[in-house]
Amino acid sequence: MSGLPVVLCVAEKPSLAASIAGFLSEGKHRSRRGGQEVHEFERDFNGARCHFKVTAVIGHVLSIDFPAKFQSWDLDPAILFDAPVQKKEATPKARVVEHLEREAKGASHLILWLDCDREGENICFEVIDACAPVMRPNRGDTFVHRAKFSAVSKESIERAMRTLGAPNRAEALAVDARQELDLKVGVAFTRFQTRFFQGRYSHLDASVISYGPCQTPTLNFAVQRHLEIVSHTPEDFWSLHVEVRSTSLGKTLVTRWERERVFDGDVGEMFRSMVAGDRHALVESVEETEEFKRRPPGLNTVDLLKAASAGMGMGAHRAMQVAERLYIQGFISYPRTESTAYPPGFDLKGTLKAQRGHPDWGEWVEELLAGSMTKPRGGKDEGDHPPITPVRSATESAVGGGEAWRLYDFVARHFIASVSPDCAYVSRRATLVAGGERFRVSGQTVIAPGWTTVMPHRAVEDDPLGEIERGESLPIATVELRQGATSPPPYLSEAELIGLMERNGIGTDASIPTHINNIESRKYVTIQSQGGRRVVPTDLGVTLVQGYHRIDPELALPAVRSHVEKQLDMIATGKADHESIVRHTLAQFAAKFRNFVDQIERMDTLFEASFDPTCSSGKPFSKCGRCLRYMRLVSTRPQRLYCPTQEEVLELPAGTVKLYNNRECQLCGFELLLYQNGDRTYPMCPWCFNHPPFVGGSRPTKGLVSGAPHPRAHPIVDALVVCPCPECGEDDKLKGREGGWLMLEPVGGPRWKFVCTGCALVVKLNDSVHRVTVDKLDVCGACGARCPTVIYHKDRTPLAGGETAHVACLACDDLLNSSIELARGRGAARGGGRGGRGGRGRGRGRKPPSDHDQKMSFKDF
DNA sequence: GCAAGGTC
Repeated sequence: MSGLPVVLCVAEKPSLAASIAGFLSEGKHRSRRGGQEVHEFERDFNGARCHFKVTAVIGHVLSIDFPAKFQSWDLDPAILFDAPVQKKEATPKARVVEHLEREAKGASHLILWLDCDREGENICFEVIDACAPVMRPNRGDTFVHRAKFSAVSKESIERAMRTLGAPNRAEALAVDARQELDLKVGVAFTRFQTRFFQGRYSHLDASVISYGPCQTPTLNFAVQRHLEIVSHTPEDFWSLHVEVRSTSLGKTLVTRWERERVFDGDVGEMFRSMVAGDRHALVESVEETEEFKRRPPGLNTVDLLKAASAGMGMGAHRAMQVAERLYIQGFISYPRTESTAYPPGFDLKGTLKAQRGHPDWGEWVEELLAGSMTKPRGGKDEGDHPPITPVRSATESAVGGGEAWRLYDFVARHFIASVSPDCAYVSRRATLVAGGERFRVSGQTVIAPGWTTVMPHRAVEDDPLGEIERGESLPIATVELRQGATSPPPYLSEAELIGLMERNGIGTDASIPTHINNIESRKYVTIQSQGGRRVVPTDLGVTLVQGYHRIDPELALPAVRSHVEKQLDMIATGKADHESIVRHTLAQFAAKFRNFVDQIERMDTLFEASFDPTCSSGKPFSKCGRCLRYMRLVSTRPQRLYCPTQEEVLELPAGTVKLYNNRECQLCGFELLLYQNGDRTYPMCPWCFNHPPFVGGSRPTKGLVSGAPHPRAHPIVDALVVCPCPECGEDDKLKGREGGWLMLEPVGGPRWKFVCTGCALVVKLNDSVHRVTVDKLDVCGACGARCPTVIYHKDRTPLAGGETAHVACLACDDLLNSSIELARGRGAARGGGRGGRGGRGRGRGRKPPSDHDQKMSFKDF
């Protein structure tokens, strides 16, 4: 090390760190990788020579969540509003905190180069929290500095260095507040809705029925359009179609009726006969004006996404992925920006020069460079990133063709268009009179196509009206009264939806695609790839939104977001303190939540109208312990039992569930089932599985249950248990948990086996065994385990004298051990399991049984 | 299994 004081600079993303280092060092930095890339150089700071290190985080360092004890879906979601929240590393894999600590160690100064928006301000404090404790600033020094930059340019970065300030705590706190509100509101409503509706309706195949302050209003837009469409009643209308002949032009002109249309057929007919009574139309006036079609301003994210969706058939989410890749590969500039105005000092000419010689638009670029290049028009500079531009010239094959090319092609053409002259044309319009009615004809002549040269799909059509004089009389060729009917608007296009979200402040440029993707993947809408990506809500989507409108419309309206934003603005501007705003707003949402829970039936009745209640589907299966009637097995996932009389839904673990010979649970009287997991079968009580009678008992879990559905304490398990599992029994006991037990598999022969309640261990008995039973009273004198009674086949018995009955300990008896094989069963250690007990056989210094069946005895353990 | 916001 140089021994100079160290100045650590931290940017929001690696690419920005590289740019900043380049500007501050005039390109003379060295780069090394250590977690994230670090760029180093020497430079004066505060009047002293310093060693600069410039590195980056990857967006937020931390994210917010509930502590572990609030993660259970069995809790009443209402308590979440008062629950504590904690910050933890957002992407633990990236080890950003560790990286920051290492680079900050001993540093004298920290300069924060996070993006200059609220989120960036919040990340500042995340970075400070990681760095400050390990830094070694000079006594009395202000050592944390905030760099404020409005563009990634040398000027702006140098200016930021000269005007360093302090990070804005108020803005950061506003973000903390948003995070807490979004988390609590979103998770509380989502858990409640999901638990309430899940299992109630058979064709409702949704694993999660989510609510969110952005996703739900997004869905609302799509549903409102749907309602407009379905409530539309067509109305008949009539319109006059008149064509006149222009002798001077030698062609027929199609006119437009000034009234456009009337909604009464008799009136339409009256107009028709009036016009038809005239043989000529008189040219009342002719107007000619020069018009301009303005060049587009710079391209921001939202406009790029709209164009991709509407013009390229590429979804917003997909477009963002493709743009991201083009950016990483250096073809286009940073694709996440709100700005449509180029910042002062932006190198427009250099950017344009890079496109010189391009086979598709190089010629036009030359023309611009030769003098016709025009200053970009208007737009807004949000101070985040410049508009999206091409960075270097590339051909279709260079960017990899397909979607990447279509996007690059658009970005390049859009940029070139933004510095091209406007398109100029002459518009000529004439008004004709016939039968007292006015009709119009128009045409236009392009003078200079300007920017539309590179964006031909937006060109003005060259369609001259030709010579037509005021006072001229044109013969009428045809007069027709056409009948039509009003039609509903089409479904919302994704591009329109993006526009609505932007205008209503739902999401950000970076998150809008995620929200749209969200409502699609949750099956609230489908997006039709044919016909311009129309967003069509599903029954589920419509039902949810209608439900919110019945109970509390605000839940689905964009106002939810803007109300919260207003509260946050108060924090950000220091007009109110974080604490009280959060408390106040949470109280409002908690009240909304209680009201929602109270009135959920109003949404439920809507669900009933669209979905089959579970009670009307499924086949009669096993007996309910309370009404003694048959419950129905609903096999659409998630698999469950439904008792029509008790209106109770009992969840079942994923896997095969069978009947267990009419046996009943001693605890609750429900008919017992067999639960098959891979090649192991366990007894199961559907009631006890959902309402565990013991502390630490099983809970319904999604997916596979990795061991037995019940602990040993349940009588149906206890009756079959013989000894602790040699694989997981003892170990877990040492950890203070109930270990696994070997139990006789309840399905019987001819392939008798013992299975572990906790892991995948299977103890198979060979084919000399005819029958096995377990009796609580037969206890091994040596180890205290229960001794199963094994009955051998007469002709295959290993017992002396042809004896067939053998009561012996599975753990201690050598003879019995000669008739077994240990194996690890299939289908274990998947799906999370319960308490992490399943299939933990590895890495403990003993040789575990292999996946293949293998002769091995208990002595091997 | 849950939100929304950064960014890869």
